[in-house]
Amino acid sequence: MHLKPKSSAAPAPGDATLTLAGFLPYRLNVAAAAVSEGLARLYATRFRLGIPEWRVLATVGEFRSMTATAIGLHAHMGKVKVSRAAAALEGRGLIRREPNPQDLREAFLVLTPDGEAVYREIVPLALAYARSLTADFRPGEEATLNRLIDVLLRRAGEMGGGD
Amino acid sequence: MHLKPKSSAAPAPGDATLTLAGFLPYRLNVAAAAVSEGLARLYATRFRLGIPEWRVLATVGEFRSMTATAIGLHAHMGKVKVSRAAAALEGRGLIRREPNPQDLREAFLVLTPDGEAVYREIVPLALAYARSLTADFRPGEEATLNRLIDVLLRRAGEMGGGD
DNA sequence: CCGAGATAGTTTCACCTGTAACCATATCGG
DNA sequence: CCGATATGGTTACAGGTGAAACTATCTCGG
Repeated sequence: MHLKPKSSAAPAPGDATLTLAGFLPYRLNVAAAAVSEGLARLYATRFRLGIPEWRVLATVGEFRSMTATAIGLHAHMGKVKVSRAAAALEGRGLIRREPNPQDLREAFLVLTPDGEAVYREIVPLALAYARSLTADFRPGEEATLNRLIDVLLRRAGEMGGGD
Repeated sequence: MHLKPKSSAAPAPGDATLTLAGFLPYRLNVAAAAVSEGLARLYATRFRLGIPEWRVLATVGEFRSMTATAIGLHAHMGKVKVSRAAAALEGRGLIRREPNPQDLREAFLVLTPDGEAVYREIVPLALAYARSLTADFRPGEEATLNRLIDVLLRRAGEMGGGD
């Protein structure tokens, strides 16, 4: 790479420069982390739940009954994480396993009455949190954000697929 | 919690329901993870760099010379992570420490010639990746996304501050 | 000049996570 | 019916991570 040595401090006139603070992947991560952290505080302090447990609880609550693999697929978690989160929730009596007689390898996870109570208590908090996040948005902006996130997801997925 | 037992399957007519797939914090995390993963593949395979190393490299490359604490502040990393990433980069000869004679506790990190070479090679790849992520955006949408991310960051920060 | 904090950075420890190995059951071809 | 292969789920292991403890230096009040 035979470049004439730049004597001054100007940041590479020929090359494009990268400012981390304006770099989309970085910005996305920071925003997601900040939002997650705030949400996690909600159920961590009040319900002693971690993020994986919350995701499993939310998914089971949403679908009433689901196998671990399906939960992982839906909630973007590896089966190991689902397994551990489910074990923790079962240990605390929040979910129950219903073995599938048609296929003894799998079991459907369902909320226990205790689990349902916790679920009904958390959901409004979570929804309120999400609403307050976008409280300063103007009409239509939340829909726009969701659309753009979908575009990003699709693009990122396509690029990853070329493995 | 004296609720009349719901006999049917309809998902709680009184309560608001939560669909994970439409829940903003979840969606943000999934998108950020997908984008990060794609980007990480770039420098992981080609340069054997992890995300923390990349962030430190990018920050030092951008500011020419910076202390570990300042890097952590700028790149949203704890000082532990910065310390380890810097040690790794130093071990591979990509950065160098210049102790500050005015304050022997700190040292400025700067790129070595090798580090600069890697930096100049990565930056265009990273920029191309970011550009291709938003390739399907329509004019103005990227600016909108950035603005909305800033709003989310501010809101999440404010809510966290009430500790 | 000295001792009580504050600050930069590293190390320790306990925990979380993913990959890979593993066990049980199911399926499918012969 | 049986062995090979696939699939659901758990366990073992190795690496990354943050909170807290620690070291070294600096600053400030007396």
